[in-house]
Amino acid sequence: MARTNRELDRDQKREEILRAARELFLEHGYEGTSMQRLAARVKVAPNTLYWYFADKDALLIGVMKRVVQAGLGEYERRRGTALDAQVRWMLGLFWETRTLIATVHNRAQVSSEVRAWHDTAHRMIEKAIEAELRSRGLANGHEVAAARIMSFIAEGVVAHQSSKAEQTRIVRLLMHLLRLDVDDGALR
Amino acid sequence: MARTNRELDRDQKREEILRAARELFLEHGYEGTSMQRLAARVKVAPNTLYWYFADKDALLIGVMKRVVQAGLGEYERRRGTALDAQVRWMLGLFWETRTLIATVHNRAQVSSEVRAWHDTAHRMIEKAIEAELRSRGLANGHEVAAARIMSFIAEGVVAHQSSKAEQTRIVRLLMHLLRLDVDDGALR
DNA sequence: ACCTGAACACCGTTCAAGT
DNA sequence: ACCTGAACACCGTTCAAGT
Repeated sequence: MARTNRELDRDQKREEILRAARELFLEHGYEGTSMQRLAARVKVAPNTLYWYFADKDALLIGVMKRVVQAGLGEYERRRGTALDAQVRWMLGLFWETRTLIATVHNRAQVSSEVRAWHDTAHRMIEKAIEAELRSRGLANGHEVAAARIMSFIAEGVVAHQSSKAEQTRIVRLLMHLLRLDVDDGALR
Repeated sequence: MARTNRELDRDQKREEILRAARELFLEHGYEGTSMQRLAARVKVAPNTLYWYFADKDALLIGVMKRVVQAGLGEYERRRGTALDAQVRWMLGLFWETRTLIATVHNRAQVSSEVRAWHDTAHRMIEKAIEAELRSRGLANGHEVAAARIMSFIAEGVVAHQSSKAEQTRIVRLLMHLLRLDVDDGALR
């Protein structure tokens, strides 16, 4: 549908704010980034941010949407890569945004908007994992639970700052359990 | 060693504060409990709390220490219970304190004291799971990774508010994977 | 050693006023 | 519709002063 210049301007400004928020959230954390500071970065008065976003949580959701979208896009482009590379890439992605993941879990306790977004995002990510498992020949009727388990493990691994070595051990055991036989060398 | 009355008094007061903090944290959350409010509950001035605890994070650690201690104590008393009952009990315990678990993960990003306590507690809990796995005949050399995986899944299950039905599905699949054969009825 | 009243330096958010 | 300066109602924490 046709959008007016007004709407385009507004979208551009929103994007500019989200870009700055993403940077600051990743560098100083959500709680370490005051609306004051964000406003200064975008060169507006603090209260102007509220013209574009309902509250700070809406800003968090906006940032996370972009992060997850970018991740799923990159995943599409990597279709068909070797399993071990794929797992390592996913863990790396979670790792980069681990502080934001912890923040989302924390805010989801308080904000129903954050919780709603979190649940939807989880569903999308798990669907992708399920499809991946099926295409790899693990269609044994447990894909849904398996995908959820894998997402929990991925979150656990990054939340607990497991070392590379430990990540390898955990992933290898999981692969073994899922009978996705992978040669030890590939994951080391 | 002998403790003076002074020290006993001090310990009692500390316990009283921790008891109140535990109640308030569980009811209104960590961020939803101001030092002001806690002080009012204990009937002291807000700044008095700082005579007993370095900061709010120290209060969180104090509360969590009691929670984990109580949990491990209860676990000792339940030694030898059926596996499915044990798993369900553990998930229930995590469930009751899920908001505090999310808070610890969030604060661990910022406070090195919280992070240090968190790591120690995880180690203790995982040691218990490892011992349990061994006593159940899963000493295949992967107990350490398996215990860590189980703790991640437990955290994931409660953090994501999985339904009872889903918990059952996940636990059953995990048990199956670990070849800890358990009859389907027991977990339903 | 223990406790307090008052203040400090923030915080997210709102409001009345401008264009 | 968009933006602002100023204020509001908090927050965790500190400080000087009391006993």
